[in-house]
Amino acid sequence: MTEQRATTPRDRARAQTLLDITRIGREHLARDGAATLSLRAVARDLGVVSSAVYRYVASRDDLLTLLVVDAFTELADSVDDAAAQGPDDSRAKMHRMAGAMRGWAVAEPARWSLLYGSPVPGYQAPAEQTTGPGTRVVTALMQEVARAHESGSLTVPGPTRLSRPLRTELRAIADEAGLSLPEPAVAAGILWWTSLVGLISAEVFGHLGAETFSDTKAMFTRQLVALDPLLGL
Amino acid sequence: MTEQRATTPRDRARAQTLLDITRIGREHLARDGAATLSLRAVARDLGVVSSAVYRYVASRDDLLTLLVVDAFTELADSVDDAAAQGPDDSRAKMHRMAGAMRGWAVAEPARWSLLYGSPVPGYQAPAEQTTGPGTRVVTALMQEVARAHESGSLTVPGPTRLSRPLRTELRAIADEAGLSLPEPAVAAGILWWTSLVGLISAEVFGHLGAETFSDTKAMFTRQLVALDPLLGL
DNA sequence: TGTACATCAGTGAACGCGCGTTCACTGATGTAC
DNA sequence: TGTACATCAGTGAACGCGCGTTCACTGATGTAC
Repeated sequence: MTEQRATTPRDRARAQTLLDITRIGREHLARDGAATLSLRAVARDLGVVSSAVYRYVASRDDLLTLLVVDAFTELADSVDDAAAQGPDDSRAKMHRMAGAMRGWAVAEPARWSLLYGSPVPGYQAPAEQTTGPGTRVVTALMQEVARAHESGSLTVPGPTRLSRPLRTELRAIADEAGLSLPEPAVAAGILWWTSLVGLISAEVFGHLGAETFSDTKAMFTRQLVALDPLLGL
Repeated sequence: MTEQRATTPRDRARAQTLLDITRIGREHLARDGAATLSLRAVARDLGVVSSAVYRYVASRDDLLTLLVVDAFTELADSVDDAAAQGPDDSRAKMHRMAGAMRGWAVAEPARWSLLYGSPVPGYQAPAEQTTGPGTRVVTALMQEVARAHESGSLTVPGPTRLSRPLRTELRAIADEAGLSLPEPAVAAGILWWTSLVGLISAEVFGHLGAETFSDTKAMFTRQLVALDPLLGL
């Protein structure tokens, strides 16, 4: 009973330091990118000798994992917020969620890169820790697709013939996420999601040239509308 | 006159060494990614002392630029090849070109990352050298869009109302590439291109989980077909 | 054709740097009696 | 409430590593006369 409440000053200091490490890691990520993230540099900013960080984090890779989870969580939270605020119409909701994704990515380009950019050399995210937070956004969006499908406001267009194995795999994805969606709709949802990530990455990574569009947000909104047909929205 | 033909053994050796450096750089890129690419490691594989590489390349960044140009060129060549082989139908041609992009990306994931992944920390590609090769593929695809538009086999769907500044910027892009395309079609082409890059990156970077789809090529082909409506193909 | 000089690829040593990680330690904080 | 002991955050030195880049050099190749 009292074990739960036994939060000593030491405990609190420890929790605070872990938060500080995460914050400083975030800052370094934003400044220099994941590939060059360094435990020693974090320790320096924390005002502590480099070996001290090992009291909180097992290794550099462990710190990276911490930051991956942190970023996935913050992104998913902001998408959930956007979903909750505003009219309940599926299409509008999905657009808000997509807009929140883009907003977060533009505000946090280096962290977006960590999640959806090229893999960090020599680092493999441990699935047990990152899969949960990492699938929150896509799951939330697919759930919205399922809601739209149930309410009849979504008609998946195009070819619906699917090879057996592909159908099986799509079914597995839907079942794992608890979605009552026909396979072609799952495929359409994935295509929509993938395109969306592509749009955002193109802007964040500057694929179209840095100075091509002045109002990138308006461009994004327009593109989002243009993607609606993929879902038959 | 004879100046052109004055190719001495030394000249030839130099050209060969430069090719070797590029090849070794490519291999390192494939193995470890761009962020950790090292001049010293390249020198080691070349069987030469590290300072010797400076006879061929001004700096590490210069080597990266060399590899960026090399990768863009190889990718664009393979897309051009795909365009040239097969029926002249616009839709089929564009699908072949997209397929060639994916094929190259899957075969060369690290080089794809270098071109379309997150930026390399501390490295800024010099526009004078990379813009040309870097825009070859998107230009070739947009030219095909223009051809399809001229022949009437393409009808851009969706909203065609564009803000003034956006319209101006789209016009500028088309003019720069010498395309006779209305602005909404340019926007649709860019959306299609961006989605395509997103599809390929999702596969190469493993965004959907490594073991989700067994036949990723079939999945890609299906998705490509599903993207046709974006262009009204 | 032969010789003197210029060019230039590659050497080897050195510079100063930052990195991840280990380890024995000290001193403050927390706990059991 | 006071004391003895256990826990644990942080220190400081050290390990071995690889990196980019500079510089004076040597010796082979190329060129001009």
